[in-house]
Amino acid sequence: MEKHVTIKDIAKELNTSVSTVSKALNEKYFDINPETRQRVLKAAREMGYRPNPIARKLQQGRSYNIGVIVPEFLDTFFPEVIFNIQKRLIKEGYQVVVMSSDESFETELENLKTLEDNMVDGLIISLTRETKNIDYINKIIDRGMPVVLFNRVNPSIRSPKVIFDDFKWSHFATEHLILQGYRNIYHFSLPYHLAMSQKRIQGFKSALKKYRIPFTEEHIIETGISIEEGQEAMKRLLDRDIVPGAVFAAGDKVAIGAIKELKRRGYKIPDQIGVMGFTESALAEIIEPNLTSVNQPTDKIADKIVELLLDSINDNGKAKIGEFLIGGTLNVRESSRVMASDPKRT
Amino acid sequence: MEKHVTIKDIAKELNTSVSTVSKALNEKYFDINPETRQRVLKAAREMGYRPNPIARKLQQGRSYNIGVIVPEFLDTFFPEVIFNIQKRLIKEGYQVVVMSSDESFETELENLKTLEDNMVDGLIISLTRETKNIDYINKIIDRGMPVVLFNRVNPSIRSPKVIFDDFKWSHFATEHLILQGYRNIYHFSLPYHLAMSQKRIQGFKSALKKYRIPFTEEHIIETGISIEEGQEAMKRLLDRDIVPGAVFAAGDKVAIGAIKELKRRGYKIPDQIGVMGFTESALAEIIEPNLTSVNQPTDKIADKIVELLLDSINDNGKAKIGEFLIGGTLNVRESSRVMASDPKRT
DNA sequence: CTGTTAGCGCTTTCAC
DNA sequence: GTGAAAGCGCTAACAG
Repeated sequence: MEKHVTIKDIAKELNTSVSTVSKALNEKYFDINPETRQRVLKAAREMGYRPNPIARKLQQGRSYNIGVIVPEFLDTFFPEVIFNIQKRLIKEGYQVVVMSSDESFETELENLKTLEDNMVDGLIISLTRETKNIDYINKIIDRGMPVVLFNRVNPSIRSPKVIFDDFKWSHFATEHLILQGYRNIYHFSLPYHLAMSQKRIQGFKSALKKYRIPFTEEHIIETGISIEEGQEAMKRLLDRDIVPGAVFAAGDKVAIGAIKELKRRGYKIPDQIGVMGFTESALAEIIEPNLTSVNQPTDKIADKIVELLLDSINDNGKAKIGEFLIGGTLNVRESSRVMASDPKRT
Repeated sequence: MEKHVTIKDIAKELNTSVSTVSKALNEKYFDINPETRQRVLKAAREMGYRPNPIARKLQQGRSYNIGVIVPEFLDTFFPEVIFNIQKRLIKEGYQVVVMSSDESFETELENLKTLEDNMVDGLIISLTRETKNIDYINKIIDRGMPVVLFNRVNPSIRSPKVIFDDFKWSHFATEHLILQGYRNIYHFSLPYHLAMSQKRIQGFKSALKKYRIPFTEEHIIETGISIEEGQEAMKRLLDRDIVPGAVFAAGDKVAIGAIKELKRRGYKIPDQIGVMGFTESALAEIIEPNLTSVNQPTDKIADKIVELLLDSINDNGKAKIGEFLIGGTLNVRESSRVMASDPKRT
């Protein structure tokens, strides 16, 4: 098992000092004889030298690693965002380290500590479903760690936050259903305590209001995030002999659950009932009828996250606290298509 | 910005030495006055001390971090496996660091180096589609790093490998179609150069042989891994006026593409044509008709990976080089169900 | 331009 | 039972 080559070894080999070797190896020093530098570089190459980032981290408190903490990555949304974040950060010379909290606040806290202790240069976080206590994150931020939140955020955290413009696109989504002629629209919400659920509910209401469509709180139903939960909610509604004119689900999976139940009972989509999803996934084009949904552009989200994080790293704490809204696309498909009008909105 | 508390700070506070503090903090030392230990522990707690893993790593060359490198995580398979790996390793006191290679050999190599340099205690790897040169991985292994490969493996790598029993389950899958009465079965293969593709092809052939069903190489068609590629392949076949009795696709997405095209042209599944997938995904229960597929148990795969890795870490290099086969489940659904017989196989 | 030295935070001999 | 000192690999003053 060959020992790892260190600058000391190179120094010995070349009968010079470690500091000379170190300087020769580091681009930024110019007070060094070009010849010496070449000799060192050559020796380093030949001896198979590779710098030890651990030692460097210990010395500089800087790692060129960025930590990413997400609540889960079984769904496609987070992997896609991470993928795009990684793509961009690698270009900037950073390495991305991903940890999943598995929707557990406790795990999230551990991940946070691990990454902080490992001296990542910045942190990109999407909170778990459970996260209510945000003291620790704020503490990290106060200690000077650049942090950017996205998607699942908490307004009280003192960092920039990148979120989808849920209000606006929920409004658009609802408006689309209205313009297609649907009435008596039900909104299947994600769990209420998520900030995004509330925004989507408001967008839903706002569109109804705009078109002066009467509305009762009964039209909003709290569901979960899975296909099963969507199907369950639809079932409960139909069992009460309530047949919606349309269902606007705050998540594609919930929408798919609803479609399954509607189909099972023989309802015709989109003719009798319209269905709309949100946060488009690959599933939208597989379910029949294909699901109309709002697409969240993971590339744009990643772009903004990376931009804000690099700003924060370079400006050294002058992070712009606040929300940065990202817009999406309404992809109209069969599940809501009554008339050929109402063009794709971007 | 409060400075990070170190053992030095504690020592100063308590008018003692760093070595005493270090020993008090480390369970394994017994030559220390219990009282002193308590005082140290108390001070550490009060001062908010947290050990610096970087320093520890530098000192011990051990990190309690495990690196995981996967080719992608946009599909559900890898995220699920990672999720399960993480779940198990956390219990053992390890932290899991995930990196994606994005199907690029170059990125894979970088990831490999980053993780090695960061002194992870072990590496779990699934190769990219491109990876042909495995010298570097073997070098790492020879340097003593515990490595376990899974799913996308290369037989020449000197490490344990956890793979799905592609041959056997491909055989079963094909057999199921045969027993359902289908003949003239076409196999839509994944890219040929993947080891698993070859295994699945062999399994396919083996089942045909068992039932003495005539076979020509024409019945095996190389496709890709996407829905589009599956649809494209189906289209090309039908355009040549070849109508299969059944299609056994080596991936669910390919199978779904095939179904789409068949439906578009009005063929009835499963009555006219049977369809079978592989590596079941959530999509199987969304496409209509629901897709019969072979499920790969990501939990069992993760179990085996973790078991082998821990073995390798503890036994210190006495790793069992070789392939460990994991079995699956054949989930029969509508796309291949002609008769009610042929029970679920496990 | 080069070398000596101290130090990042921690563990681990080895004296006392 | 405790502490002084060396060292993990590297960088950064500072002298020369």
